[in-house]
Amino acid sequence: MRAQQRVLAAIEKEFKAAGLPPLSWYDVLWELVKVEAGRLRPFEIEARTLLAQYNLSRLIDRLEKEGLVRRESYDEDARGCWVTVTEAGRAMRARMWDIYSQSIETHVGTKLSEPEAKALAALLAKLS
Amino acid sequence: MRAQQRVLAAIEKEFKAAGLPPLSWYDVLWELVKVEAGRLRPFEIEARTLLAQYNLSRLIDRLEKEGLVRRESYDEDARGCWVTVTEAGRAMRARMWDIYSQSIETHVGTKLSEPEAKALAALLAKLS
DNA sequence: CGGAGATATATGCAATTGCATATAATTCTC
DNA sequence: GAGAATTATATGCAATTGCATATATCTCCG
Repeated sequence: MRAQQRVLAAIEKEFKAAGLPPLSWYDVLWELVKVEAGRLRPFEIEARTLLAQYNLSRLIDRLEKEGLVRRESYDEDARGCWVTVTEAGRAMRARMWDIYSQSIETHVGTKLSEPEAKALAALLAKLS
Repeated sequence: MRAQQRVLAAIEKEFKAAGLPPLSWYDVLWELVKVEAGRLRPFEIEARTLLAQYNLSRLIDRLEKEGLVRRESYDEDARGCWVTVTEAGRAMRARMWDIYSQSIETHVGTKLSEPEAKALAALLAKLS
C-alpha cells in the first residue's frame, strides 16, 4: 500500500508539473488506443480499468469536453454507446506517455533490476 | 497499481459491510495506538501515513467528532497540538483489526506463500 | 404478446479530496 | 530585538468520488 501510494503520488505530481491531466485519463485513453477500432463501450473500459461505473461516466464527460473522446451511438443496443478516441486524444495519450514512461523509469526502473521487476510483477499477479 | 486497487477495494468493501469506517481511520488510529503515550502531533501522523496535511486535519476532525481521538494542547509550541487516542478509539481500532486481519488473510494470505510474501515485501521496500 | 427482471449508462446529492491560502506561532538573521 | 522566513495546523472553495437511484433498453418467460 505504501509503496503504491508513494509511486502513484510521484507520478501524479510529475503529470501535474507537466501541465497534464491525471493518470486515470491516461488509463482510459490507453485502453481506447490499444484496440484497433479506437473505441470501446463504457462497460468494457470499466472492466479494464477498474473504474467505478459512475466515475467512468463522468470521466468520459470530462474527456469529451476536452475533445479527447467522442460518444457515438451504438446501434445494436440503444442503451449503449461507443466511446471513440479522437486524434487529439491519441496525441494527448502520447504526450502523457512521454512523462509517464520517464516516471516509471525514475520510480521503478532505477529501483529494481530487470529480474526483480519481473519477480515483482509475477508476485502481484498472484494477488489478482 | 491494479493489484493494489483490487486488494484495497476488497478490504474497503469488507469494512463497509461490517459497518466500519474506511481504512484511513485505521491507519491513524493504529499509529496512535502503536506509540506508548497514545498520542502524536499531526505532522508526525502525516509523515507516518502519507496523508496530505489538509486531509489529515479533516480526518482528525471526523475522528474527534466520533470520540475516537481528542485534540489536546501542546505546551512547548502553541501552534501545535497532540492528537490523543481515546478508549473508544482503541476499541474501534481493535474492532477494525478483526475485519482487516481477516481481509489480509483472504486477499493476500491465501494468494501467497510465506516466502513469496516476504519476497514481495522486500521488492516493494525497494520502491520506497 | 406483456410484463418481470436484468443490463447499460447517467445523475442528484452528500462526503471527501485537492488547491490555495489563512492563521498563528516559532526561529533565524542582522 | 524587529522583521523575514519557516513551521504547524486549519479552512474556503472547487473538483472528484461514492451512494443511491433514475432512465432507457433489452431479454426472457409464461
